[in-house]
Amino acid sequence: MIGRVKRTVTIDDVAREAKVSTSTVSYVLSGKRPISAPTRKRVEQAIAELGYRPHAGARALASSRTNTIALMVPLRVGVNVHVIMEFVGGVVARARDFSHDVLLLTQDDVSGLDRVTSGSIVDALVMMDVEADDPRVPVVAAADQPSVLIGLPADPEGLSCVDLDFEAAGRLAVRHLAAAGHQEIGLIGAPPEVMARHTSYADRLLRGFRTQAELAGVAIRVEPCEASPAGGRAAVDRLLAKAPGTTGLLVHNEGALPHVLARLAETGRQPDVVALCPADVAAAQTVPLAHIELPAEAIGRTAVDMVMARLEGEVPAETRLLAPALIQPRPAS
Amino acid sequence: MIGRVKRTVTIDDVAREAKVSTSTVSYVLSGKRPISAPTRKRVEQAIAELGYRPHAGARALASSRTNTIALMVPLRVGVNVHVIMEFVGGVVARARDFSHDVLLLTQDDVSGLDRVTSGSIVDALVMMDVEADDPRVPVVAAADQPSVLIGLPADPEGLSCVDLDFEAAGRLAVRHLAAAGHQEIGLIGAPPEVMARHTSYADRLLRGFRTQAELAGVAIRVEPCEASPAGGRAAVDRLLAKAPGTTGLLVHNEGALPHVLARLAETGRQPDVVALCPADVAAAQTVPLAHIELPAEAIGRTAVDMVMARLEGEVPAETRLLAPALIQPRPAS
DNA sequence: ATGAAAGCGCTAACAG
DNA sequence: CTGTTAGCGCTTTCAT
Repeated sequence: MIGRVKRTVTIDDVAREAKVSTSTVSYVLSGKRPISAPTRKRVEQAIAELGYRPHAGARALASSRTNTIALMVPLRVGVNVHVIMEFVGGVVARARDFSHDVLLLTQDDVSGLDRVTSGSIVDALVMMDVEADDPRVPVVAAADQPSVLIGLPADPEGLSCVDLDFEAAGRLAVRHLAAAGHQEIGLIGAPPEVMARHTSYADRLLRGFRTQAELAGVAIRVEPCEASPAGGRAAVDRLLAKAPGTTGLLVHNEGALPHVLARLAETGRQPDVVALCPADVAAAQTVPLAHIELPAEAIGRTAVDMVMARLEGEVPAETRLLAPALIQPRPAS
Repeated sequence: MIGRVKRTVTIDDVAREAKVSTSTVSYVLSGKRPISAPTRKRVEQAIAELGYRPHAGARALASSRTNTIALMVPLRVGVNVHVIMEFVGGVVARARDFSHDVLLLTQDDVSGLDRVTSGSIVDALVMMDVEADDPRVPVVAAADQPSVLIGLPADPEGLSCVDLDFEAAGRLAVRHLAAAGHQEIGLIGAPPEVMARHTSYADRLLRGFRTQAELAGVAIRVEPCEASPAGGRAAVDRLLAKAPGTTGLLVHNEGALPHVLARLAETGRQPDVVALCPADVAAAQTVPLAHIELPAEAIGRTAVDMVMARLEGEVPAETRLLAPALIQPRPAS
């Protein structure tokens, strides 16, 4: 013990301590070949005793696997802060299940894509908030490692995609409201910029909403909405001014939702409201609220599952659209 | 061109193409020794032509630097979603300025700390939302790489810390309200769980608030507050029930803020309100609002600056508490 | 079931 | 100012 200098423990130290070869240690770690029980036991003991940790870089160099996936997140603060957090949580948790870490990239960091698609930095990539005609898509499609997109670009170019089926959600909302007898319904949706960017989900929701409204023969009115208290109130006022007969409403704007509800209450109108949001956001409102669930965490987990599947075997790219579900509020007690 | 197989281009390929040695290529990349202009030019051209990207793992192995920092984030959805996002944005942006990437760790992932403090995975660690008596602090303090904490543990154990000076913020709020003539003031603060955990910032804010109130001779009432619409309303009601004479209020709860304001308006009382929150959150409210700014992004950037400084030279650990500033709303036009 | 040894791609002495 | 070369710590053939 005297004079022992603290040095990083390597696989060779472990091998020496366990009186086996380095390759044996490597194999008990990876499980890639059978090891006799006693040998395994000795190795494991040595590892524990020495507190051995494989060196990530060395591993990456030798195996060309980094055990890291990149996650590109829209870090600009916007409508969906809450949704984004849930989503990220899902990704990180699931990645850990596959012994992978998560490297955080921001949406606007274009050079991040280059760095990451160069190969040596991560094994795979998950990209949030894809727009209909997203310039990042071709870049990612040309990369070596598997990627999955959250959202649905116009042309996925052979990439995997996951998302809530927003189009079906739009239809579902209209069906629900029409069935309740409403003849004029409204949509209070994403902020104008998001609409203008043709962010995939906003477009798809709108399409479903329109299609079904036509089918059901109900009149609709669509209002973009800033994700602020004032924005929510203003959107309500605009909507009611232009379409005073509105009696049913779909709200897809987490940030504005409480204020939309508050403003509606003030006006004395009590239209039938359906929100499109995570369950806990719906539950947090002051009034019981029908909502179509936005399963952000589940989408995150699924994204990782898909990307891992592609990493393992030669599964083809696929698009998964999760079916929306409308949840009625629990009857007031 | 015929039969050319796509292989990763290495530093040797670049060296060959530029007719120099590998070390020269390495040195033009790192700038760690002088290179003649023509040589540098040839190398840079070769790099561009071949689309060369250094292999991160190889680099890490040879240099024992990963160019990655870990960021431990409270991913549970809570009061501060907005604040967290800003903070993370600051960290990622500043890290890029130092050519570093960010590895995302979640607060509850204890094994993540082990993995990361083992050394080979990241160069440094930034940890958010530190509690007064945080079990992670000793672990991190014992690690090899530099770390900085957001928050202020009871015993920093030689670690660097950054945060808003919440204690000063508490005092500032009281001074401001007392100067405006209020004799009874209230604090609507963090959710009960956060208070109970003794999350560093909540404790410090409270301490400053109490101290200054005593000094100024004003009566105070403190209410924890759930970060939901209902929670905000309930907190207002509780506060006014117990201390009906309250005419000044400090609100430190981003999620509940709009609903606190709404409820106050409903009750017809118009107490003087100061919010503790990021500037844009204050600006997003329906009414002009005095606020003490929570410079989340700046704190994030500072954290990275500090950790990088420690990575470079042998600077000692330090604690930086950013002075709070109270911003008056712009007079209504 | 286990070992020996050849790299993986890069950095940083050491030598001019 | 530039080149040679010995590792960094691990995985993975190829032997046995």
